[in-house]
Amino acid sequence: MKPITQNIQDYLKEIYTLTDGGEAASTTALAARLGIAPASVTGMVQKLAGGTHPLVNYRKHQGVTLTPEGKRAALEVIRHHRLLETYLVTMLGYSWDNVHEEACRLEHFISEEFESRIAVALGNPIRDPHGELIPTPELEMPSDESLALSALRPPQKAVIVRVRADDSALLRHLESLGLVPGAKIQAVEYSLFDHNLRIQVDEKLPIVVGSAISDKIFVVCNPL
Amino acid sequence: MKPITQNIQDYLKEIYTLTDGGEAASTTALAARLGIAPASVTGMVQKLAGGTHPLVNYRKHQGVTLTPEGKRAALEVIRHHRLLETYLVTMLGYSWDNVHEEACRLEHFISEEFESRIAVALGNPIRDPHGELIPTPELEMPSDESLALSALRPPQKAVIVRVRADDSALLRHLESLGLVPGAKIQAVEYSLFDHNLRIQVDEKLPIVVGSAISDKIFVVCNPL
DNA sequence: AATAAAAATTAGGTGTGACTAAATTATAGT
DNA sequence: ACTATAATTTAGTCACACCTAATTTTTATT
Ligand SMILES: [Mn+2]
Ligand SMILES: [Mn+2]
Ligand SMILES: [Mn+2]
Ligand SMILES: [Mn+2]
Repeated sequence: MKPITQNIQDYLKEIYTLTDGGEAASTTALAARLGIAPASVTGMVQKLAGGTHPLVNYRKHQGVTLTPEGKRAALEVIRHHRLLETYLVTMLGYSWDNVHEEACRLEHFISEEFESRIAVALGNPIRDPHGELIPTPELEMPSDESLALSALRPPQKAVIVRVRADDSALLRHLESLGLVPGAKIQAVEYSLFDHNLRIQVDEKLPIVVGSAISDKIFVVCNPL
Repeated sequence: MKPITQNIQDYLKEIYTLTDGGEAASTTALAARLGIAPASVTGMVQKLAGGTHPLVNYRKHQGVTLTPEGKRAALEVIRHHRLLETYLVTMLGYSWDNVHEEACRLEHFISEEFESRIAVALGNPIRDPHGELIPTPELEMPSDESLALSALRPPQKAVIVRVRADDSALLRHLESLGLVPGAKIQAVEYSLFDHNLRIQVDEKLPIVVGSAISDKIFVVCNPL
């Protein structure tokens, strides 16, 4: 029962997101996400894969995946992160482009009591300010049937539920375009060549977005 | 400009409280407060006293005091701690005997923005839930003219402004006796021999407190 | 002033988590 | 199949902040 340090939590969190698509996470990808040298990742990953209750599965040159134990630990931190972001925006007036850093620090240090109290204060929310799903107290990740805005075709209509971005500048840009969770979208025109999509946001004048943006926005077509 | 780590912050905070009475803090006293070995303290203190901008003044066998730089850093952490305790109690429903640990962890990781936002949300409070003074945003410690309850003599009257205790069990005990900030006290009887003081709290039936308790409670005699 | 006790420091060592440089293994193009 | 490139691992270091054991310095007692 060795302790799960802040560092290890950050590793697990990144492994979780990198393996979300089903594939093992490569050393290099992890190193890039964590901002450290690949060699350092190899060393840490070997440690995490050892012992009696390994947090990750790892075979040389084959990449890393989470064990059930590791996944639980990752979801715990992700729940902290997303609840914190929600709390900072809703209760303390942070802007949505400014919460990530604060949440990423505090997520490692709040107690279960703190987690539970802010969850109650917020009414046990399911999504954070960016629409990311918040794992339940039992650490289940809710399922999400949204699709990328880039898959929308005229004349489909949809509602934004999620924006996948941590970057401040991008978030501010999206907000200025009205591309925030809850916004109503209608696809107006699609260009096969550059994958640009012309959309109408909340019945305003149409705007054109490239795939760098439309890949990061997720919508549901027939919301209840 | 080497970074002030969490560990260093805890050292500075303890040195601040130990040197509050004017005397230098001894290695042993610091070690006891921090729960580490005296030899470790010596090592750290030597480091803190070195470099171009030392955080402490230190001469072998003479104890430690804070430099102006070190004092600033200590007050910054103390402000964080006390604002956090106040926020946890006022906004999140923590009980006053349960906030210390959470605040002592988070104090090292909140940003200046977080500090400022909770201060505003609380209306820039001057005292934390135990009545401890909160350093100003400019890191000045307000002055406190309170005196120990143990110095009160019949038939003096006073109001509790501060309770000096981090220990949960003691705090719960004090609360059960009504000995909380704001309570009105009248000294009824004093025993020279065992220093017991019989007091009336908020016009209830008198109780007797020993000096272990009355030394930790601070009052003002003529509140405005 | 001598000496016993207490306080503080030095010496040597540990685990964590990073680094760089060098070596190895895998992948892709010809 | 061969080879160049890219990905990954190994080897060797380092800073941090702690530890125990041994030594030195201070202080208190007689
Ligand atoms: Mn985030
Ligand atoms: Mn983090
Ligand atoms: Mn406290
Ligand atoms: Mn602390």
